[in-house]
Amino acid sequence: MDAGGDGDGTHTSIQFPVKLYTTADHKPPNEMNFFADKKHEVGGDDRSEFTGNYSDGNHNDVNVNTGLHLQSPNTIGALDEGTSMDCDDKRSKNKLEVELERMSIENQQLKQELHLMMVRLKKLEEHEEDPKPIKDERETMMMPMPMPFIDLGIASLEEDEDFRSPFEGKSQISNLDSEQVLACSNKVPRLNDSKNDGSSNIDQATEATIRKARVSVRAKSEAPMITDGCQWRKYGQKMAKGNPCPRAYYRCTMATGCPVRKQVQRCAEDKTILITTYEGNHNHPLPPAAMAMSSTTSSAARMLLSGSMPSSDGIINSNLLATTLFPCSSSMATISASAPFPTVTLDLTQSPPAGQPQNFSGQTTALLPQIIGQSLYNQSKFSGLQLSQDTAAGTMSEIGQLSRAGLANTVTAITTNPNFTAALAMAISSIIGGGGDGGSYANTVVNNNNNSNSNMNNKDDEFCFRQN
DNA sequence: CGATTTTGACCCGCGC
DNA sequence: GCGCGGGTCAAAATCG
Repeated sequence: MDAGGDGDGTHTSIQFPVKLYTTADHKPPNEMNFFADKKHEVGGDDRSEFTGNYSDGNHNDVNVNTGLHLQSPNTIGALDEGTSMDCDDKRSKNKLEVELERMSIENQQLKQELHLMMVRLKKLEEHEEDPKPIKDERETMMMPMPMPFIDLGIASLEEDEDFRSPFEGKSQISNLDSEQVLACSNKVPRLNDSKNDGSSNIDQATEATIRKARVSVRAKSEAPMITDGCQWRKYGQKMAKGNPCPRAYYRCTMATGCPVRKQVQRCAEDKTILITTYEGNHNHPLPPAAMAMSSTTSSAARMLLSGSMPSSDGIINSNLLATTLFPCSSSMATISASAPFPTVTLDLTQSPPAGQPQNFSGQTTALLPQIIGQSLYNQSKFSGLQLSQDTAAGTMSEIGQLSRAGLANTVTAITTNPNFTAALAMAISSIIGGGGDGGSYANTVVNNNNNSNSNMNNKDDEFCFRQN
């Protein structure tokens, strides 16, 4: 399993030699500042004639230092005229010209990239002018325990307006106002959003891919199927090539027409490892016990496609989940965009790193679905914030151009963002700590899990939630 | 008797 | 066009 994103030669991030922070900002360079005081007024809207020089009175903070001795074509010409035409130096002169031409092209590319970044900066500053959404986002981010099922339920209900869940009317959705629902919904902007008319095709494709994106969970278990809180009906079984163990196909039966499917198969190399692959979004509210796993699949898939677009080699960032979910581990999650559909693999079979408390690892194993679900939920909301800011002005093409760099930015932003760190810490402490509201949440999950899922009695299942 | 599982047949996409 | 493999369907069998 390849989880070493940086060491495998497939790292696709771009390091811009453009300095966006100066020492005058007094901010660490790795901290993404979404909410800075608005003190730098970006000039007119028309930046198409941007020349790369923002070092005027209004942009002292944007110290554009490419680290290169950039040469414009005019400069090249002046250099050319001032150069001696000595025939003995012709070869070296040609070499110099090629180098200058290369630097000139590089200069143009850097200008374009800088222009895009300035556009994004301007949008972020414009976003500050309407502080309410940001406030809501912050409040939502710090809500004790937002229920991640909202994404799954609402998203699918919007997609299928004819569907009326049997849970409707009793749903917890009704307890939230629409603003909270929108804030909690870690979705990419809707297709029919008037602000996104220019990017509907890309959005549509993304949505379709998200529906097809898969999350695979590897876990050691003697049980035939992991307990995830949903009700499943087996509809097929096939012998897969290269594996003596049959692959079983299940579909969700908690609501008629629920498109969620899962495949269960034992690993050919180690038959104690159970590989469960989830696909699709539920079109109905889920019991708390099922939310974690379902939000894991949905959020992971969404994050996979919103925060990190596939690279050309099919491997995106195998460390993204691992480093954000489990900073102490580097081999628990793999993201692959190889055909046919992008897949997030959560490997829960790894032993805890040396030095990690054993009791913590045991609890982590038992509570992983909750931790993963909550963490990915918060995380995807954060990356969703970035995405929504960009897509609000119909700049999906810009995202595409910046996707490679955006991946690195997203990773940095997620891992360094204090909100995410706090949310992750809160999610873990609320589940494991057992104190205060978080403890009651954990107990609720345990109780619901015990009461639901009558046909899955996997006592030795590692996914069974255990009371402390 | 309804719900669920089993299992062979069928469909479809993909590579050659 | 053909074969292969993955995924799904649906009738029969089984279960509670």
